[in-house]
Amino acid sequence: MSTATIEYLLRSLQLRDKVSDEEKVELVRIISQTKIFEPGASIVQEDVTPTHSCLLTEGLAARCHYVVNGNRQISAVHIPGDFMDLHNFLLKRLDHGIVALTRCKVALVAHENLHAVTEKYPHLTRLLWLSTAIDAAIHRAWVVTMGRHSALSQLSHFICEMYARHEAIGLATNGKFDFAMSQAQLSDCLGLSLVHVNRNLQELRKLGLLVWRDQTIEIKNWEKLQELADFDPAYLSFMKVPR
Amino acid sequence: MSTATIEYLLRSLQLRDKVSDEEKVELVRIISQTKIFEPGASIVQEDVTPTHSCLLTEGLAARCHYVVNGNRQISAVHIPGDFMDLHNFLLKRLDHGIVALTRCKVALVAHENLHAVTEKYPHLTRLLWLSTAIDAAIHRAWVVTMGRHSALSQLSHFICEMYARHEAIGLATNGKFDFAMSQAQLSDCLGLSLVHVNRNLQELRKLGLLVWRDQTIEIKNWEKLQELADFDPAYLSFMKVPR
DNA sequence: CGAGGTCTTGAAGACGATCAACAAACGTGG
DNA sequence: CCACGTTTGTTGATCGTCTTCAAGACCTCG
Repeated sequence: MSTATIEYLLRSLQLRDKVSDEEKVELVRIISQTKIFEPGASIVQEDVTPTHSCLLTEGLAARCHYVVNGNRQISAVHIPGDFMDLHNFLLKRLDHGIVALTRCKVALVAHENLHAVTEKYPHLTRLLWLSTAIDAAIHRAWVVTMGRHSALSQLSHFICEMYARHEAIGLATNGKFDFAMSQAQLSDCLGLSLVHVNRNLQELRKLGLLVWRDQTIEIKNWEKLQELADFDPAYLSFMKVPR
Repeated sequence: MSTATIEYLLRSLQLRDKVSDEEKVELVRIISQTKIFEPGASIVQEDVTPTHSCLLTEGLAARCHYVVNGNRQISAVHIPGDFMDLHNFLLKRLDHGIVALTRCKVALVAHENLHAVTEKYPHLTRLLWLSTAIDAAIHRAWVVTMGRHSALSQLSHFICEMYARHEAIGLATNGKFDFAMSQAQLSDCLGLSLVHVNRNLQELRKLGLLVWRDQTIEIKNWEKLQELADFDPAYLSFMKVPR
């Protein structure tokens, strides 16, 4: 496996702490294979006991939960560099599936290799643990916006989060980034109806805060969007500190 | 520090994996002191860089997020045995505060001690990592109920979760457990208005599913409550597996 | 060209929020 | 011991946000 596979993961980790050469080698070494998934394909199935965890290297993926009435709720969106189901290494059983929202390239890491990392590389272990802790912080931010923000504010917060995360790993600059998510998928992230999401998006456009077309988002007024969203990127832990 | 301090933590960990005697000794050893907090007191302040993490040994606590309009959202509820802000050992900076909902007894663990654990005890490290992964799974369950469940179903799910977690550590039996949370605090957990929570609680009572008075919940019809909530305890990882 | 996905718009209705008031329980201090 | 303020639980009425249902426009792709 080449170092290109872990490029975005490295960027993500190096935002938060130093990664030694030895650790980089180890990260490459533990990858057993890479796979491509077409849009809509299931990357990780629900209710199975997985033997591998998945690192997303290209594309957009989501954690999907299906509820009784046929609706679904997305609990997390993953972008390149995200170790999407690292937590399954510990949980052993999945409470949700992971679905490719766009064409995805995924690197597989066997749980036995992760086990070996935790035995031999304490610092690297803490970095991986950190990445699951950041996932949890993102979950909490979603709970807060779902519980106490208006639909417009929640939508704005989601877009701010997506921009901040893309920018952090170099996939967004000058307020602009590729984001190939449909409004239906977006409504499943927000827990809102498709119609309501559509109208709130129009509201954001009417306010002149952003342009979203051709699967590209261009934020026109970051300050106002951030204010509307009550967005503070602190929870994403973008600071280089020994961990 | 005595072993009684980590009694509930041990029960919680031992539900999921074996804990060796050496690990038990280490868990006791890393506690530097215990503290009492009165109801409403701030156990961990927002926006500070903490040097310790907190293990809850008695009482009920919550992670609180305050939003612009003065409302607050609770993103997690902690019961005895929960290592409440273990994630702060890695995140270094807090995106939320922890508040005592009732009188709480808390054990403090210095981050340097946690660091030492990760250097010397890989298996214990995985167990601690697991407990933060379960926290994240609970967050996801909240996102799902907030997004795609009715208020009645969401409320039912919350009660199911609280019962399951209390029962797991021996603080609930026969459908009955102490739960000293006010309806106002409950509404902050669910992201609903106090009035609406009150009416949905009455609905649950009218359906004969539970009795909640004198800070005690007695579930009268677990099957129906669970069905109404679409509750599946799998996400709480109650299974003893080597991790 | 037709099929299917995506985005958009309109209208109706439901669910939950807000405002307001009151009752009950509790602890405190006079 | 009662008076008092405070917290908690309850009820009614009104309002607004968001959902649902339905239909049409636009696009891409076979």
